[in-house]
Amino acid sequence: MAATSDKRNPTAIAFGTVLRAARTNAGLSQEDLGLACGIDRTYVSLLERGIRQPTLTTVFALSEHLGTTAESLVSRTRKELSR
Amino acid sequence: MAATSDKRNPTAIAFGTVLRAARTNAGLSQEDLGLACGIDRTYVSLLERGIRQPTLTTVFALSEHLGTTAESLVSRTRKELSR
DNA sequence: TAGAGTCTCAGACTATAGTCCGTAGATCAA
DNA sequence: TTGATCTACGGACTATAGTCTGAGACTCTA
Repeated sequence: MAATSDKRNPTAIAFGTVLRAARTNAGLSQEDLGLACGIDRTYVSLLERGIRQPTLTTVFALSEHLGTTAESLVSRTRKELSR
Repeated sequence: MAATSDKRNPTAIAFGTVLRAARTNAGLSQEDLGLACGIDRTYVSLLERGIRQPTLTTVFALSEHLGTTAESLVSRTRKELSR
């Protein structure tokens, strides 16, 4: 076994994948991004690992500092979700 | 005074406006929408009044039953936010 | 090696997302 | 009127969004 008791939300996992890709693409560390957005460095890590899911305001804040839009992140998340 | 101590989040207020418009446009009651999405009827009311803001999964659930996409709701929210 | 930079992870915490139950006001039709 | 439908709103609750501190593992470079 090993993957049998994953309580993570599929949407959170998909968003995490998208977030990590966008962040590394922007050449930022988790701490850089957190500082820029005013969110905690450890929370960025939780989001990327799909352990937490963001609220709308967090999505807006992140997108702004990743050189993209909230709707783009959401759209990519939806595509990631349907893989 | 009157509007001096509004603790509501601007993003939540904008999303609420967009949600209400989308819901009435779809011809659904708050209870209809809540039942369809598996979220509480009173919570739909809180969202529309901008007292609460949704998480990503809630945005996805709502959009699915409003005949639109999550990114469309988010995009409309961003436009509403910049009015 | 040692040190800097990055990330993971754990615990303990506060604020709020989301549920559930019930009440009251407004509107509209029978 | 009555009653059906819709919405606002209250309190009390559980789960989780988001913070803070600090430690440990990894990689790279001097």
